[in-house]
This record gives sequence, structure tokens and C-alpha cells, in this order.
Amino acid sequence: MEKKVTIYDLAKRLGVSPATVSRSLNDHPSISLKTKSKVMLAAEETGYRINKFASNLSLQKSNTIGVIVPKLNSDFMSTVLSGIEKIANDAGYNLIISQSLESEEKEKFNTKTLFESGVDALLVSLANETKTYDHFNTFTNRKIPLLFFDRVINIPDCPTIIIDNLRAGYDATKHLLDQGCRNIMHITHGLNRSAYYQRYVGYKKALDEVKLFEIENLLVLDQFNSREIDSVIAKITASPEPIDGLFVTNDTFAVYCIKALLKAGYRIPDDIKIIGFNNDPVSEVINPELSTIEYPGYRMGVLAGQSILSHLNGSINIESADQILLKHQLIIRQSSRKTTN
Amino acid sequence: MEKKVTIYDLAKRLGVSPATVSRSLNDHPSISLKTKSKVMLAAEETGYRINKFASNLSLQKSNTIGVIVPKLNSDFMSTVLSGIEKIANDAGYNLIISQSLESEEKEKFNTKTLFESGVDALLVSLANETKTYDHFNTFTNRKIPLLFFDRVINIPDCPTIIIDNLRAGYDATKHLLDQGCRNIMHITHGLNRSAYYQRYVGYKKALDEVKLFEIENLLVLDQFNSREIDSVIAKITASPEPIDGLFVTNDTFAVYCIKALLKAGYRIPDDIKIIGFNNDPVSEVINPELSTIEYPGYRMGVLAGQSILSHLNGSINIESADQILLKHQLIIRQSSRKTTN
DNA sequence: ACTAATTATGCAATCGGTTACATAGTTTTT
DNA sequence: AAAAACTATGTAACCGATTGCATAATTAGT
Repeated sequence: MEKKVTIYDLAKRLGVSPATVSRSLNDHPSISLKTKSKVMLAAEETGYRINKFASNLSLQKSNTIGVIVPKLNSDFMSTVLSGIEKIANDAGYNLIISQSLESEEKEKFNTKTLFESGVDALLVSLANETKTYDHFNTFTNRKIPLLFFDRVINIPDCPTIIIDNLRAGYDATKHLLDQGCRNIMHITHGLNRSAYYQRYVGYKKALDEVKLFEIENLLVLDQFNSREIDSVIAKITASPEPIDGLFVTNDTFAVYCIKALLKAGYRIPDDIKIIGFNNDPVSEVINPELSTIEYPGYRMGVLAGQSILSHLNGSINIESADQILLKHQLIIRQSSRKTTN
Repeated sequence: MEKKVTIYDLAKRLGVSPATVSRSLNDHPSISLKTKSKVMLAAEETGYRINKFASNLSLQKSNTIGVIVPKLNSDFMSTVLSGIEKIANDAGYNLIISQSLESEEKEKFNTKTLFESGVDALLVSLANETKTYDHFNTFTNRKIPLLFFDRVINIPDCPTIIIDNLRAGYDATKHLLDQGCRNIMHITHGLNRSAYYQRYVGYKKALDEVKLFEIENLLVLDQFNSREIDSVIAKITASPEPIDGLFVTNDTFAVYCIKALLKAGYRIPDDIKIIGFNNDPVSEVINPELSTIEYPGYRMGVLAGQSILSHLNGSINIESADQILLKHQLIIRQSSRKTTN
């Protein structure tokens, strides 16, 4: 069992004061080179490690960034996190990651513990359930940088990073219309989150443009899990006007749909054309390959990290809340291709 | 800008000592109910929040668990993390997550920063590159609980959580043999990590049993990324004896293989039967559906979390290093089905 | 050689909670 | 009613690093 060694131990060993040791270790200019190297050597020899608790307490900062996401295990989210981690780590920050599991309750709890843990900044992608935002006041009141990404809410002075969801929803729907679809069903998550709501608005806008707003056909799902597939198929088969297009705001679920529809005897894209969202790896695996909207997850993570770091470094005026809008991209594959007949 | 309120502020406000405040907030038995509720009320009113830095410094613990994984954005790893997070969070622990990106250098660095951050325990899945393990000494020397999962190394007193990789490799290979394959290629990651090495041993063992050890056919890849696919196809087409089976230790890559082979004109499973590893969601999306080995990621995460928590609570004798072996399961799908001809 | 400027180091307070030990106030015991 | 046993609270040291200010040691200036 190694004993813990502190700057006091080093000080005693070298016959200097703890202050000198501290300054040496932090490369303070007013310490002579000779002393510095003496200290460094002793630190090396004794296996000295700084005690961050003490340091943090003294400096009032933790070099830690908190992250709250709805769910760790989705391709999109883990990709975003990977980007955040890369940037944070390279800058010497640690990342405390927690998941809300789409629960407002848990999001509040996590916000509280992360605050108490003294994170220097907080990055959040909101739970679908969340309807109140007071729990973030602890951060805004103390002017601790707070940033929202993907699932955002507008709070004064809090930057947001999103894609143009309205436009993306419009593009996806417009594409299906261009391919000849006339009765497009929109399958999406709770519209409580603006990301999803905006896609819906885009969907409607595209329909409106071709005077198809009457046959808007919306299906909102609680989760995007495979158990919900039956209700989808039921709704499609029960439709008085046959559904000929599907805009699903999640690739994984779109893939479930394709599989279920094929099984039910529908031809894709001949009978029903489908477009998903996110450009998850699965979209290229399914047959027919899934058209989708490319959502730049890694870049989003990197930008979120960089944005929050520049706030922490003060290189950006904290007052100037910025909104970063990433470009999405329509990716056309087989699942929505117009069939020549 | 809210001012920070400390136990000293509360003490002054209530005319008691900071010690009383501290004890009240921690529900210490020797404080009268009247005083306790007075303190709690005041804490509520003033918006008091404990300062974890101070608390941690005093208590010498952080309620934080460190995690190092090779890569955040894989379905398997994010699922494991999700399980760990669930357990840790429910027990009031925060999770600091970092990724080594398969680099020994970065793994060392992360180990150091996590140590300095004062994590109460460390969970590690090793980078593929890692060949030395001294960087974990800081933890073992101080008897800070250290656990390895999935990609493990045996260090005295450090529990490990794995599946029986040898058996899994054997099962996968045996299955292909049972389906009639006689020239099975094994595509895997660097054999430096025992997880992969054991699968390879299992593969060989199955071949040995049917006296096929002569035509062992091994392909080791650095990464499992799509750029390596060409070399795979090249090796398969160049084989003097036609390859009729493929055991790939990663579903995602197995899926790439299927797509490339189909494109190259091979019929699956007729010409080549394929089995993957992990039971990633993609395995059910590809056509033909991919046979695979079910790897219980979420359970692994949950068990890793529980194991480390019990060590922290001292409810398990720290000296008794345990090894948890999870059951895998052979999942047979279309990609390896014997064709009746 | 003597003062001024510069460089290197130490002193001591501070960050905010925790807790062993001491003490004052109450209740129980005999 | 005095001693014993609790109960409730306060005192003060401690956790380990940081840093403004003071001071000692060295060098430069005239």
C-alpha cells in the first residue's frame, strides 16, 4: 500500500516551503530553475500525484464537463459523445456522462448532481419528456456555461447546436413527393421536442406546397422500439387511401418498417417509398438501401466541445449566445427510388 | 448572479455552528429534530448546495467511477456503458468516461488523469494496442478497485468480466463445420487482446477436432473498417482451395463482407457461409440475416457496475478477486444455413 | 560601498466540509 | 440531591493545494 505524498511531504523532504513546491509544480515564473528541477525530481521519485480535490477547492474549477443525453446506446448519440470526448480530452477536460433515459425526473436529478459535482460546463440533449426547464437555473444563475445540442431549448445566453430540422423535414418530404408519392405518412417521436416538431412542420410545409395538406398522415410513437411496429403496419393497411410514402424520423425504426412491410407483402419502393433520418450504418445494410437525411453526429460533438471550451476560455463573449446550424444532406438510395413502369 | 452559500453562511444565519449545520445536512443522529429541520429549511430557502470539492477533500472520496473504453461509438460498447451508467447512477455515483481510441498512449494518459481526478474505482476495457500494464499500478498500489471487462488482463485482485471467448470461437466454428464447411477463414482483430486470441484458439480447436488444422486460414485486421474489405475479398478469391466458411469476430464487419461478397457474385450461404460476433442490430437487418454469437452487453455493464459497487461498499472481500463469466449464445440465422441441394 | 531594483522564497489565510473531542444542559438512577 | 448517563451543540484541527503579501538574498546602479 503506497502512502499518499503531498506537497507538504515534498516540502519537508527538500527543506523548502509548500508554497515553493506548489509553484514549482505549476511552473511559476518566480521560482529558480534549480529549485524547480529539484522539486520535479523529488516528485518523480516519491510518485507524487496532485490531489485534485484540494486543487479544485482552491481554484474553484474542476476541469470537468458534464453531459446529459437521453440515451447512450444509440449510434447517433454515441457518435456525438465520441466527438465531444475527443475535444474535451485533448483540452485536458474530463467528461462526466449521464443519461436521462427520456425521463424528466432523471434529467433533473442528473442536472443537480452534475451541478454539485462542480462541472465547469454542461452539455445537454433534452429528454423527450421534459417540459419544464427550471432545473437549469442553477447553471444559468451562476453563469456556468450551458449548451444544448440536438434536442434543444432556447434559454438566454445558452448556445445551441442543431441542424435545420424544418428544412430537413421539408427536404425529405419533398423528395418523396418528387418521386411521385401522394399519401405520405410521417412517423415520428413525441412532438414535444422541437427537433421532431420542426421536422413535422417541414413535412407539412412540403405537403402544403402541392396542396396535399388535407391528407396529412401523422403517427407519433413513444419510443422507436420494435414492439411498436405492429401499430404502424396496422395503420398503413387500414388507410382508406393507400399509403405510398413513409417519412420516418429514425433510421433504425425505418429499417424495422421496411422489414415488416416486405413481410406483409408490400414492395419497396414500388408500393411504398421510404425515407429515414440520421444516416445510421443500418441504412446501408438494409435491402433496399434506405434513403435518409445525413445528420453529422461527430461534427456536432466536436463543435459542441469546441464551443463550450471557447466559452470556458473566455475567448468568446459569454453574453453573445450563438446558435450553430449544421448542414444536413439528403441521401437518396433505393428505398425511395421512382420506379419506371 | 447568485451568490454561493456555504454552511458558514447558514450557521451565521441560524446562530449555530458550522458543525451543527454539517451534521444536520448529513442527518447525523446527535442533532435534535428541531435543529435539523431549521437547518434544512434555511438550506432550502437560500438555495444552498454542497460543495463537493470540499466534501471530497475532507472525505477522501469522490463518488465517481472512471471508465476507459477503446471506443465510445460502437453498438456493443455504448450498450455496456448504458448498463454501467444505470447502476452507477442509481447508486449515486457519477461516471467519468474516456476513450483510448485503441491507443496505448492515450490509455495511459486517461488512466493518469482519472487517478488524479480521484475516482473511487476504475473500469477498463483495454485498447488493442496495449502491451504493458504498469500504468494501472497507481490504482493497485493504493488498493483502489480496478475492474476489467470484455478486453481484460489478469492482474491480482482485479475482477474481470468476460464471456467464454474460447468456447464462443469454438461454437461458431463448430457450427460452420456442422453446416458442411471445410475451408473456414477466420477474420479477426489483433490477437494481442485475449478476447480475440481466445476466439482464435477456439476456432483452431474446432478445426483440430475434425483434423482440419492444416487448412487454418487466418486474417488479422488492424481495424474493422470498411476500407479493409478489399483485402478480404482479395484473399478469398485468391485462395487455392475455395473458402466456404467465414468466421468474423465482429458483426459490423461481417455485414461489410456479406455485401462485398454478394457484389462479387458469391451466393450466401450457398457458396460461403458466414457467422459474425456480438449480435449487433445490423445482424438482423442484412439479407441474408447474419448468424452470430450473442454477446450480452447490457448485462455485462450492469454486472461490472454491481461488482465494482460491492467492492466499494466492502460487502465483498476485496482480496478475493473474482472472475465473472457470462454466457454467450449461438444464434443461427440464414447466413450460415445448410443449403439442401 | 551603499542604495535601488530584481529575484527567489516563505508566511499565513483561504477554499468549504467533516469530525474527534470537549462541554453545557437534561434526564435518569440510586 | 448528588452522581451517572445522555443529548445537543460548539471548538478547532484537518483534508491538500493556491496565492497575495512580506521578506530575504542577490544583482545592478551610481
